Amino acid sequence: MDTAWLEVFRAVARHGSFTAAGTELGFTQSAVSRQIAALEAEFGAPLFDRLPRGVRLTQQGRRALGHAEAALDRLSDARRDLAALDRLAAGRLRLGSFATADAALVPRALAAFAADHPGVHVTHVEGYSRDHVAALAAGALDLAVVSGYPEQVAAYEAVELTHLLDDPVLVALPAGHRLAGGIRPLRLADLAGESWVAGSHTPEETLISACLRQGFRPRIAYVAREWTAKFGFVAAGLGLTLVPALAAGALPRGVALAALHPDDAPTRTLHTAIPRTTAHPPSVTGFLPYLRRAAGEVTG
Amino acid sequence: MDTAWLEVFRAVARHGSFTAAGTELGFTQSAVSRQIAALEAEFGAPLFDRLPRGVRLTQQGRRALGHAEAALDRLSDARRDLAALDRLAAGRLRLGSFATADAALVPRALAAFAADHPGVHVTHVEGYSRDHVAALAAGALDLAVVSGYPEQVAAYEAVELTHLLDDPVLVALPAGHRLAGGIRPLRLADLAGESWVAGSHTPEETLISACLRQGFRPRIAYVAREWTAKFGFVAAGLGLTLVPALAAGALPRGVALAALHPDDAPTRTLHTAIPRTTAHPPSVTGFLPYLRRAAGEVTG
DNA sequence: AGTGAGGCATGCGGTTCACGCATCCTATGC
DNA sequence: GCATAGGATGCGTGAACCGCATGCCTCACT
Repeated sequence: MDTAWLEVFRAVARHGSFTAAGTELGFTQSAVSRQIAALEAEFGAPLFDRLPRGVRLTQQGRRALGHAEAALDRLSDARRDLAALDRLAAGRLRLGSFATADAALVPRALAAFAADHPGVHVTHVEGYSRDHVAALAAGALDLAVVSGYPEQVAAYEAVELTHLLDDPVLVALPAGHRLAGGIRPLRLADLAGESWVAGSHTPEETLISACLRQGFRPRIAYVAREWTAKFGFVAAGLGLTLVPALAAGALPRGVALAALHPDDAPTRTLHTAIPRTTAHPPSVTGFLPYLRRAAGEVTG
Repeated sequence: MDTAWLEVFRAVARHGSFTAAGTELGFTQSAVSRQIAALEAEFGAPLFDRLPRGVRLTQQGRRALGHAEAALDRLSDARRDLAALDRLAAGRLRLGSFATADAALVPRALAAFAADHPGVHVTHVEGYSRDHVAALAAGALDLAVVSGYPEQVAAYEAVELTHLLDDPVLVALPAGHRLAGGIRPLRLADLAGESWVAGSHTPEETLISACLRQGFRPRIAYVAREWTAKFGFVAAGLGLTLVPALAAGALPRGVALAALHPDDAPTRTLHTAIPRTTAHPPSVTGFLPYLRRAAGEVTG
């Protein structure tokens, strides 16, 4: 059964005439006659009484018409719903990102997106980039913001990556420190004698491992997990720490930042990641510009 | 858009595979692939992600599926509804008949029909046969029980008539009357000197006009409209009256009936009448046997 | 790492089907 | 009585759909 038949049915019922319905829909009277005949065969009942002038719904036709119109309405509802997805007036966005991206970048993008497209239902999961890549491949996420050093990023083959921004490593040091306020990037080697604040006593697991690559073992005087805590130690003049630029958004008084020479610490890169093979919902393509804009604001 | 596409859509969503859906519905995988592609073009959105093994609904596909299933449900509802009409589990019957038929024939048929088919909504209009014939032609009635003498019946060209029964005219006379209880049919001429009970003082308008055709002007002593009233006068021995057999169902004590010679009063015939050109709802064809059965009971 | 299998996409040929055109039939109304 | 309106239908054509065969990709197993 062709849905065009149902539209013809509706038009004939409205006009009470095959000819008029055909004119409205761009069919000949002949085509309308045959489509109605086909529909009557399909339903196994006459839908119209053929009168000398025009036609009139039979009892069966009146019953069938209600259902036919409801079915057509449902199909146009479907079209409207899909159009709403395209307009971002509805839909779903399952977003994943890692902790540092959630310091400013992702919330900022989400806030702007949600303000512009309140109909889209956004869910967000914070986690490790590697897990998110797997979730994308499994269809559990629509989009993720991932990060990594070049060799890690290269391993994310299951997803399609688009570069978002670079996230250089900065040195956080007490505002009164002798190296604070300098213009030239610092070399790690110049900081060999300093005390350090790190996330772990073993530098291998942290950003501070960059010091090892520069040939000295940093003296880790204080261990703290959260950035606010680390900044507290630094502000008190107790040590230095390394911090990704993205995490350095809300810097407390008493802490200064200094750039690091590019050779001393590899710059981590951020990317948007989407499943490689599957179609992307409109919410994904719609959200990407917001992410890019937020990236510009955060780095600018 | 073919509704078969929607069924394929539903089957694919259920199986997660074009091949499996095709097997279920008797299509090849190739046909399924193309039907889904056609549906995706129709909706302007991808409905399935193509995975290495099988397919999975996209966000748009999940939305569209609900509507597609609802539309299909509505169409099968239509089929079920029309089948219910055929089974007389639902529907409408607009019946017309004349007063004498409502004395026993029509109520009896209606009662039996309503008991067997409580789902059919029956409406009934009492009125003149000529008006009912017009109502049938105008589509305001589905079925009528009409009556008339041969020349009247011949004028009912707008409808299709089926003979139901004959309704001969009887003479109602007091139980103690000299002619009561006879075996041979009476001749009207034998009653020339009697007093009569009629519906009007002018015999031309009533059954009594048969007397005029037999060459005498009856003496109308009492006028009464209702049959019960007429029977009252007859039972009291005040006169005779002519009565159609159908109206003589509940005869009070004191009144006797006598057959009339066929030549003296033309026998009125009863017919079912349906519109000539239009299709008849199942309720009409379903009701006819009940009418015929009631006719057999009333006359037998 | 190679190979086989599962699964969707697609070119090709044949058949069906739905359309428009023209015509016929019926009933109406002047 | 004839013109008109409106639905039904035979005929020819073109589009669309189907099945078959094949191609391509991914995964699993050896």
